[in-house]
Amino acid sequence: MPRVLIVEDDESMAIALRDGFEYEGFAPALARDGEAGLRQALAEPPDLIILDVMLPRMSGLDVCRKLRADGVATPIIMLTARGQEIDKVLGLKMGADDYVTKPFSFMELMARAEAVMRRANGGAGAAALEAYSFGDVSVNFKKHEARKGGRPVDLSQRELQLLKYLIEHRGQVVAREQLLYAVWGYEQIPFTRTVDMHVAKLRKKIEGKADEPQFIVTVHRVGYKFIG
Amino acid sequence: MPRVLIVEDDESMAIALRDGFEYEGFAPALARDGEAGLRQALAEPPDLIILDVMLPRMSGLDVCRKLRADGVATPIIMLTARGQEIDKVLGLKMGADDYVTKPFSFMELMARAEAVMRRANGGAGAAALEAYSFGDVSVNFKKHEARKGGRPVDLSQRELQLLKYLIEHRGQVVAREQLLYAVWGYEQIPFTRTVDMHVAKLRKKIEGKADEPQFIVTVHRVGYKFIG
DNA sequence: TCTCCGTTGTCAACGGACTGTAAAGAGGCG
DNA sequence: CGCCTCTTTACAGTCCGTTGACAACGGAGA
Repeated sequence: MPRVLIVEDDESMAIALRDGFEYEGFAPALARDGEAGLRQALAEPPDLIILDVMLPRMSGLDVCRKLRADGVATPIIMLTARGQEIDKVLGLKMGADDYVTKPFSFMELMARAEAVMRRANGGAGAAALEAYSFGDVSVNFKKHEARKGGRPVDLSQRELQLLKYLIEHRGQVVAREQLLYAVWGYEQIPFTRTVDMHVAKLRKKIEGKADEPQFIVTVHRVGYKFIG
Repeated sequence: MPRVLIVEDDESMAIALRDGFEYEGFAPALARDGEAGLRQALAEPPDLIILDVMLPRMSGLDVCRKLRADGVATPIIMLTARGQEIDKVLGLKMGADDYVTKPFSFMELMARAEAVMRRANGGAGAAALEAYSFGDVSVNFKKHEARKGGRPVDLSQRELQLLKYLIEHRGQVVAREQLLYAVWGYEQIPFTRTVDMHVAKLRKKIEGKADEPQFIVTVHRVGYKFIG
């Protein structure tokens, strides 16, 4: 279970984040000011740090810089209030991996959290999903290959990424919006049917009967869910 | 326990609100005029502020604006008398999250309070109920799945939301009006049988005998109550 | 106990919202 | 230019939420 350190002084925001991460299967720890956050992060580096910019005792920017100076490589996401947008550049310069502007949806934060953690593990830990099989389908993401019943199936880049994300979240309902964040990298979510389109294509290629999907099922008014 | 600051000069109204919030599990604090309210809110920002518009020493609108100017992000609900409806727009412009016109039912205020607090927490906060079991039924809200006696049961989005709200308030009687606020997001409550309809559907799907409900019981002339 | 009226349960039908999918448009790359 | 993939558009089909009607029920008062 990945551990996340949340450094945030606003009580209700801190609670909300803690609950949210807990809900998503993280082990959250809280710190209420910059110094405490720094101490905790150094004592036992977590897998992810959520860092408010405005903090008592020591600003998030300083915490971030000191952590990096001490060789802590844990991914860091900064929380900034609107109007502190200038901090973006500064924050990234200080060594943050991403930043989110308040107010934000928890889903957005989560998608970014997944992204920075994946990036961080990209070189070393190889936490990325390499291959997966379900039904008569097998996919090798590393080699960019897929087979159904032994026969090779051509999947485009997007189709593969989409399938991978769905598989990585198998059993869970994934919202279209979430997919647009995670697979497409959209920041502003426009209204679009792109996701549906690609799901349809995927189904045609990997489902036995595309009109009775067995693996990628629709959850009306919510999104899609991978079963397998 | 969430903290609420009630800024209200009318003695009996203030007492009523304090008692009501206390009953609902809040830790209430009172302020009798605008300046006191502002001071208290700045000294120790609560999780929710109830702010009368007409106040001695400093109007609710001014309090609201100053709070926002000082970076206080706590959700604010304004209380306005009928005929001050013009304040609605003004209040929202000043940074209030919602407003309620006197006279109002406490239930209405409570429902709006829950709504703005949930919004402020980015949807993550109090709504962290992931799964729940009762009788031979198990529901996983995260996976959007339900089972009765091991068999999958199809629940629509609304049905699931309704069930979730009832379970989160298990043991309490929940009025139809309250459900329309919380589950449907209605602001103006029209006369409608929609809630009853959905309760009936839910009962058919999760109760053993739909005509002898065991889990979702009717409280005549009041609403519904979940037992489990 | 019986009656009456307001409240709740339930059915069927309508309509709107959501989804599936084909086909055209847009852009990149050799 | 031609091929490929991704995106948008358009339309049809499906799902589900809502409504109105009526039956059944509950509680209060005679």
